[in-house]
Amino acid sequence: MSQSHDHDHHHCIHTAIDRARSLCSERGLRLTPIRQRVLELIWQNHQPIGAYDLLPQLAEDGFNSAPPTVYRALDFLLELGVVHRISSLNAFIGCDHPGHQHPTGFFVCQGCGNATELPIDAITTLSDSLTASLDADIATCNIELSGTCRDCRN
Amino acid sequence: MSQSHDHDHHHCIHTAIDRARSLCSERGLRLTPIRQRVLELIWQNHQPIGAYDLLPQLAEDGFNSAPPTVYRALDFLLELGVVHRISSLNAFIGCDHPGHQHPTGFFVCQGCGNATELPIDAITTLSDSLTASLDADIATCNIELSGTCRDCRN
DNA sequence: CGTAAAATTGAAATATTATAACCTAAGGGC
DNA sequence: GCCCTTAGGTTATAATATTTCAATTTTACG
Repeated sequence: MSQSHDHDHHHCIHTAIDRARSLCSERGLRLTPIRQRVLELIWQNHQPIGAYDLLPQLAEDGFNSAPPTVYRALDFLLELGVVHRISSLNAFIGCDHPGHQHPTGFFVCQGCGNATELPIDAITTLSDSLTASLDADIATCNIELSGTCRDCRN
Repeated sequence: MSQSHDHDHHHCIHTAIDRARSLCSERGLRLTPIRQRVLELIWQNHQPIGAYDLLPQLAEDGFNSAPPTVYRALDFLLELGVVHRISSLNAFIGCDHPGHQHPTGFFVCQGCGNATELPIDAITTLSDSLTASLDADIATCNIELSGTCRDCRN
């Protein structure tokens, strides 16, 4: 759980839960205990986490712990727009600016494993420029970068 | 095997094999029968293909057919730079301009399944601009778009 | 050639990630 | 309360990928 950023991480978690809660109430959806716990676990740090790494942690908390349980919660959170899937890692990470489906971009450090979501404005611009050159209707855009972050380089 | 492009596909295959062959000889590597056959199968059309879809086709040709066989060939071809992996699909596709590791971008049509590799220049530009904004050493860049291509829209 | 080292392949087992199917229980509107 | 919809429990299985070790082929080189 190396935490390369120096910040108040409880704030991250709290904010994420709050946002999820208000999105749910806006949309008449339910942030059930399992769903909330999965979201908290995803936000325990800034590293993408795999579905099967969530299972034992849910079990510890006394929740049911079978693959469909966690995948259902993940699907819900993805749909709600508060979590993204990083497909090159088969792993999930919290969204910094949730609330709607949007083009995504991540940088994943091969050293510390932290994933940083790239500024949505920049990614949207890129997505739009790619779209313009394609003569196709673009439904999703996902960008995944890997390398070494500044902290790990030094 | 819907072939939405109207083109001489044998030319695609032939070119791909030729390039792989010359890359191998440049680098003192061997394009063995299995490797060549896997590359041909990947190039049988412009749709990404899964490792487990290659297996029975290899078996038909009398090749050994077990997961490690095909994954080893795929790893070799990826390393050689003549094939890319589309991680959102767990599938593989031939590279249009092979020979070195480079930032990649694909558009995958949800209708016909065809994948189009985006112009490497454009992708490199995007990758560079992202890199500049990140203060990190970027090792890989992969962009995956999905949507509906022009042919499928009509 | 002949042989040793390296690369490649064969084969069996298993790990990892994800979904299907079907049933039970809980929440919410009337 | 009753009904309907949503959510969760449970079992099984599908889909993707890797580990391990042995056997074979190729290559380098004396």
